[in-house]
Amino acid sequence: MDEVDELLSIRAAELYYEENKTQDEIGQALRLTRWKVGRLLAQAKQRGFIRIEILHPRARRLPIERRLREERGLDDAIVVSTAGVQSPEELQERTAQAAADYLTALRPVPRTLGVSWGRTLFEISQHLRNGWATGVNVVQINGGVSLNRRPGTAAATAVGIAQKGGGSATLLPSPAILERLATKEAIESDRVVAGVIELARSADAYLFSAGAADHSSVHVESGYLSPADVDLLVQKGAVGDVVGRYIDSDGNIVDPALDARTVGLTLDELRAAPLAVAVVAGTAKHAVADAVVRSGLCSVLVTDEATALHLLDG
Amino acid sequence: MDEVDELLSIRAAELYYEENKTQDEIGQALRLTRWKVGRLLAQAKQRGFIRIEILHPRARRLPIERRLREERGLDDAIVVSTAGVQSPEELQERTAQAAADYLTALRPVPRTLGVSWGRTLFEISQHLRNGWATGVNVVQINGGVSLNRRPGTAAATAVGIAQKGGGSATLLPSPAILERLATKEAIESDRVVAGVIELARSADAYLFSAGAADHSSVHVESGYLSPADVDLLVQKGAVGDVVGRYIDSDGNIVDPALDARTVGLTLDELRAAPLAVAVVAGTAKHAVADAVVRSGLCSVLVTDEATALHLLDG
DNA sequence: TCCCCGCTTGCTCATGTGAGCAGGATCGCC
DNA sequence: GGCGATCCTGCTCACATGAGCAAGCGGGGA
Repeated sequence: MDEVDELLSIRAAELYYEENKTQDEIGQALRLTRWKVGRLLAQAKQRGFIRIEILHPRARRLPIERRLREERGLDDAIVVSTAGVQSPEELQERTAQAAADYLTALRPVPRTLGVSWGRTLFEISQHLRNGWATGVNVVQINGGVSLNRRPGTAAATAVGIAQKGGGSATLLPSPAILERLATKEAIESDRVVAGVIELARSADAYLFSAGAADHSSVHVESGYLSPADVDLLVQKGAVGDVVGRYIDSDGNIVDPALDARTVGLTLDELRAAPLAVAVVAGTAKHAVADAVVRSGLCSVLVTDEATALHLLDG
Repeated sequence: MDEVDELLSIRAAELYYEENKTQDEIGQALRLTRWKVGRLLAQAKQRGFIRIEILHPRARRLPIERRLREERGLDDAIVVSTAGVQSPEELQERTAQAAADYLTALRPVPRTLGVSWGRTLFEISQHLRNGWATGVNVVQINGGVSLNRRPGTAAATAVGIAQKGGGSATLLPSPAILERLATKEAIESDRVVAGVIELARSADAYLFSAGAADHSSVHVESGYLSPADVDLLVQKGAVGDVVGRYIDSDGNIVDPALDARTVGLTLDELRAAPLAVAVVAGTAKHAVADAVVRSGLCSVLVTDEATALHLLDG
């Protein structure tokens, strides 16, 4: 395509997309046949001169979703558009909304749903509508009794999801991380706790998020880890956590000792699940998102466009 | 349109614009008739959910051009797209290119073209192609012998435009602004100078830019005005200059004494011209652009999208 | 110089799409 | 509850568009 044709294709595109002229009219204006105009428009599209964006909080990016499925081997992917997003909060909200939509449309409706907790999960629970499912049992899959601020967020999340889905919630009455291994083993051997974990293992589906390995983590906020602990984990290669377990960019446990003191499902149990839905969005979580997908921690990913492109193109 | 339809229209738009499905296929996927799909798509467009952009340095915004013509009474308007612009320089270049394109396509080809000088005009001269006209005579319409740096930019501009147009240039051998009124009057009564100005008055068309009233002005750079002079002009209400004459937001001369010492065509002579093409782009020039258009200094405006929207919507 | 190959052009035809219309559902109002 | 007005739906039809094809054009090699 020489320069003259390139310019003509731009003029044609202006008349076609901005002025709503027919290809025939454009042909008359530019002294071309209508077929030539059609070809110029096709070339303008093909060479990427025409960008069509869907501006809506609920808009998704289907081509990126397909690429994620095909190139990353995911069973499904939901990618929300970042077009018009003003703040990280808005992105987070769009993603939570999309996750809620995905759950609502999920067939067959899961009878037992294992969930983690955190800011993302809480927001998803808020975006779910009453009656999104009929009689879903929600089980907490990792410990979450908060040590200081925000008491009950973990519980509120699971209960909220369950109530709106016309079912009940089973909470895991245990801290996320214990200070001593012995305490953790004692708690896990408790009949109630063991029963909940057993129920969690039998869930039809899991819904969880991932946290970035930085000081804004819920583990720091909840008092399970100090900022210094996180720094140390980062030094060891941690990119973030999934259900409270810190992983490196290959999805391996960074600190086995710490991991042994963490209560809840193991990552391998998640990997073996037939349906594991990860919801991860935001620039800060690009690295964890990559680790989660690469190491097969989820079979379905709900994320934003920028994160998805990071996974696909580096 | 209720929320369900809104969501459906987004889903339909995704399938239509991103996946290239036919409305019929979308109907099958979403369990709608193809007519319903067509209506949903029409509504999505109408409600502004669909944005189509033409990404190309030469792309123009025809609807904005029309609005400028209709709402601002311009004979013609050329508005370059700002989509994908990275720097002010790039915007300036796109606009200069568009001005060069406009001149090239201008019919009838002007026999005598009056031009001002400055960064914008110089860039336009560089973007013109050899043979853009056949035998055009270029006349300088305002004084421009540079006092210090950049000697000859004014001359190079006029000569460049003339040479590429297969004609010759007539330069105005005078400074832009003189220190004393008497000197200015003496210069203007010089036979050569008077002859050039007379020729300038008889030009078929004028091409000029406008400068912002700030320290980056060519008048400061060329040594005709000190930064303090400019500050004073701004205090008096100046928003910028046209052919060396500083105007306020209504297009009135800000400092008649200074204006009397300025050599070249007057603003009223420009206003009376049948074809006066102003080329004004960039955020810094929004205010002057507004003054130029409001006070009828140009009949044709070449500008960028952002400036144009400023003119239209405030 | 001539010929061959490949690209472009203008076309036919099938399909996709928007305008306009009539019937029917829905809503508000009495 | 009855009635009218309004909106919505599914349709016909005319128009716009893209796929595919044959002829023409131009450039490069023998």
